[in-house]
Amino acid sequence: MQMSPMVTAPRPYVPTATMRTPAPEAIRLIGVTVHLSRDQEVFGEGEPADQVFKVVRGAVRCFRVLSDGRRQICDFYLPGDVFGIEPGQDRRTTAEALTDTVLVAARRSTVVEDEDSGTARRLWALAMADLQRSQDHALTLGRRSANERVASFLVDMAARLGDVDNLELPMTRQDIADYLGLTIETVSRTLTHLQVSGLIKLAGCRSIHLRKPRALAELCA
Amino acid sequence: MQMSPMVTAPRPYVPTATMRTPAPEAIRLIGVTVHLSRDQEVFGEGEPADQVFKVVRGAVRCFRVLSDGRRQICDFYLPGDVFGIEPGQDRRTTAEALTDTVLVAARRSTVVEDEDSGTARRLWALAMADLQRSQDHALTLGRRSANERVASFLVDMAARLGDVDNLELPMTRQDIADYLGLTIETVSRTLTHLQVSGLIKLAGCRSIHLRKPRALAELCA
DNA sequence: CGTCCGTTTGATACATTTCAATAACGGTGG
DNA sequence: CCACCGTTATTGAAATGTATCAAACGGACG
Repeated sequence: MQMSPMVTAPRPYVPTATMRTPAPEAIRLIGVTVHLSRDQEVFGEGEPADQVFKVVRGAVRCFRVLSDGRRQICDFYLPGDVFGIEPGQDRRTTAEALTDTVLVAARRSTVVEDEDSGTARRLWALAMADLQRSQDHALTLGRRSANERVASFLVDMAARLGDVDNLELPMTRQDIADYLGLTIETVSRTLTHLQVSGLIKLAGCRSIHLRKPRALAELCA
Repeated sequence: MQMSPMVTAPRPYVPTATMRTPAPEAIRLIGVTVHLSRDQEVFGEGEPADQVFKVVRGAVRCFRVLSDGRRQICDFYLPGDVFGIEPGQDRRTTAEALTDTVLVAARRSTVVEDEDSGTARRLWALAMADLQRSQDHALTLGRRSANERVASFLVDMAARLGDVDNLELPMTRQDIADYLGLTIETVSRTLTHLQVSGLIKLAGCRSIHLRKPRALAELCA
């Protein structure tokens, strides 16, 4: 549960165009470019949700914490992903940079009210993608074993990072644990177990090679 | 994991107006009224998602299942709730009636494309409510103990059923277990434990009286 | 070269599951 | 109305997976 330093204040709406096009779903965001270093907060729970963000480089975690500090990471956001769309007026999660990260920040209203351009429709798609991922996540947290959780995490990350077999994870073991509802020790043990089984190869703790992606996917049940 | 019988086929778009107004968020749905009996399927995973539903009476569970039959209930829907809004074209969950249930079924397009009436905005609100609940659910599944899960379930249900202290649950212990990521035995044990602690009073397994709602809420952490 | 932070590994504790048996409930038919 | 049956819920004892506590390891960096 790391506490978050200050943000490199994203002043709203200095028109600095930026765009990326990794997927057909890709959304073009017009806004300020923001640079964050490791563990810096993008926004905090309870703050007004007036902006949405797109990851250009690096990665972000969104999470909630219980009163006693237990943390649940809702999702990670990788380059190309848009995050920060909220159900209501206020932030329900805290967002922090996993590593040195570059974002584009756009006014929420800019995106939402622009109905004719089809941006609102894309925003809907993005929000629905969050919902879909959250429901998948609930299935994992509620019904999968530690082995299955770690395996599905690896498979999911591989797909999101561009269907590669060589993962360069932007997050620590603690982040993975807090995403999967496990402890750091269990994550570590499970990874070494997967390595011993020949399914993966660990090369430095941020770098994981998927030897048998097929078998790994089957492990997810 | 009960298998689902046939639906009382909801023929689309026989204009039978129905409405209820439990919350300010309430949405008016124009469509057919559908009657379902216990365990009947409303829709199944993989089917095209061309309708949305509103619960008039009874209750509904939406769930996903792993290949080996493990089931995770994503959410319960109670009178006044709208469900069946999907991220994509197809159903990602299966929906079944918990008890004898009455629904209103409306064409999805009816609701989505009616932009000017503000219905699209309400649909957004509903979808976002699902997202919010799903994220809360993930926090519960990932980071709360069995005690905390059951307590928060009771508190949540009390709030949704109209902030009452006397719950008439429409679901079985198995449903609760599959919602909370526990076994039926653990749910049962936890409830009797809560009863022994004086926090609740069980009166027939569907009926639960909350003796100390405050203490119960604090138990959720 | 030593320190620091994150990770791995080990031994033990514990919460929850699993397996098994009993009890309570709800519906049905006599 | 009561007895019976199948289903659902409760309770118990043992097994197990994951957490907890504790120590050693490793790489990054000054």
